[in-house]
Amino acid sequence: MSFAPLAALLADPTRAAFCTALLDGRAWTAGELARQAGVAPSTASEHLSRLIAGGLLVEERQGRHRYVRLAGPTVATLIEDLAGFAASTEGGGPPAPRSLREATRQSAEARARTCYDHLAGRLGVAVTDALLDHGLLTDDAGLAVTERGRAWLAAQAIELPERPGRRSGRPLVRSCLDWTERRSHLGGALGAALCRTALDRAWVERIGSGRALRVTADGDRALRELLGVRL
Amino acid sequence: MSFAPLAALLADPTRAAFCTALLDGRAWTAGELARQAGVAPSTASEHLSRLIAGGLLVEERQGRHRYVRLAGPTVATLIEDLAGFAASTEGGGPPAPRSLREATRQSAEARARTCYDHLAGRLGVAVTDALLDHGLLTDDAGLAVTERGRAWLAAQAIELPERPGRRSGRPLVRSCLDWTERRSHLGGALGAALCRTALDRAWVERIGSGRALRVTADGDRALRELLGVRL
DNA sequence: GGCTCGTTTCGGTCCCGGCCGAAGTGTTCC
DNA sequence: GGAACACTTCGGCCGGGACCGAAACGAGCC
Repeated sequence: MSFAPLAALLADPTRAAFCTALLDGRAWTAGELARQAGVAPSTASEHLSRLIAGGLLVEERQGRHRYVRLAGPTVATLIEDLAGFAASTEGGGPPAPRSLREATRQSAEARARTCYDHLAGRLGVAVTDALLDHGLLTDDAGLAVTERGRAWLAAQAIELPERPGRRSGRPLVRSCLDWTERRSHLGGALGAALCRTALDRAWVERIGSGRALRVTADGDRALRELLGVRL
Repeated sequence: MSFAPLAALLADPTRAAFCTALLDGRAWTAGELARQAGVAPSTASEHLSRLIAGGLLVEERQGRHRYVRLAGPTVATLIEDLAGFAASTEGGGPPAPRSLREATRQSAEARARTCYDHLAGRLGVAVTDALLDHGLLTDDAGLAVTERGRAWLAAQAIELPERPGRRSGRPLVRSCLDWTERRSHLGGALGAALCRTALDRAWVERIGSGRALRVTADGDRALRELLGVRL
């Protein structure tokens, strides 16, 4: 009935840190999250149980590991919206990096990263802009795929979900506010499909264990030839 | 940086009840909210101060009353998304197709809705423009009602508050910026009177419990005949 | 069987914050 | 001026929950 219990799950700094880390769309073990958030494993375990019980996370147990990830795109957008609003009111940009490691990570993430299951950072924004410039997407009356866009996607062998956005939950395209770029980029099922394609075809690859991505030489060429994106 | 403080604002049952009540887009007094939520006035006062400090609510002080309302459509959608997710996981809500519902609701709100206690959306802007076009309102040196306007209002039997604008808090007319239309529309006591009239005479009716309005067939005719408004 | 390691459960501490009532401030009405 | 009213501030009470360390559990490895 009330949304207070749900909000309470997100109201704790440690749990919020978990959710933020999980926004990269991958599964983390309980211990990784505990270390990343700076709490004891026992504390993390309790938090995870609550988040799972609340439907925000799902778990997969493998041997002695407990992998958790966000329960779905709905959760991801909820958290993004929350973070976006918080950033817009508290005015704070990204926190000042406290170490060289941190600064490196931040600049890598600002360049290219995953935002749950789609591309974000300057790469995500550039791709979105290019799609709009080429008339593959339109922003009249809300973001939408044009006919040319559908043809282009078919030509690139990028497959879309069968019946997107009709009664079944997920919108085909969604504008996702990026709180580092302060710009919108492409989310939704199409954003996810593009990201998947980019990873499958090795246009981008993950850097380390975080959400940061590196654009490969192949990817650089592909983006330039297909979309005129120059990074 | 983190969204935890924002979520904490929404994590208290009493504050959640406030936000839910305010989702109708109207302004409530602190006392009304306290009674509605079943807490002492002093408790409500503290909650409101926190919600306002957090940017979720804005206040308008009028005499000994403290009116609060949601800070804007962004807050409204944030709360609606939270409530929607909570309903979907806790099984309380109907398994309604959320995206379609959402799209329908949004387009309905863009068409016509209440903003505090007056009309907003395309309907509100259209009515305000019509009043200006017909010389019933003037925008020279601030919005004001003309003599013709007073006569017209009297002819329509639209009654204004007895002592409008004289030291007692509320101005007769007020320009209210519409976030979605990016246009000003008519607020203040007159805006409220018009909205009240429209509801009383069944020119518009609330859709469900939200802020969206539907223009009835009667309303469509009345608006066209009285103001030349064609939607 | 022992050992390590990731995770969980439990007991205990501590602090945050929601709540109220009483008193204080400012406004309106008579 | 005085009374009623809406709201606010303050002090004090109390419960929930975040946290940790110690110990238990269970999987994998030797």
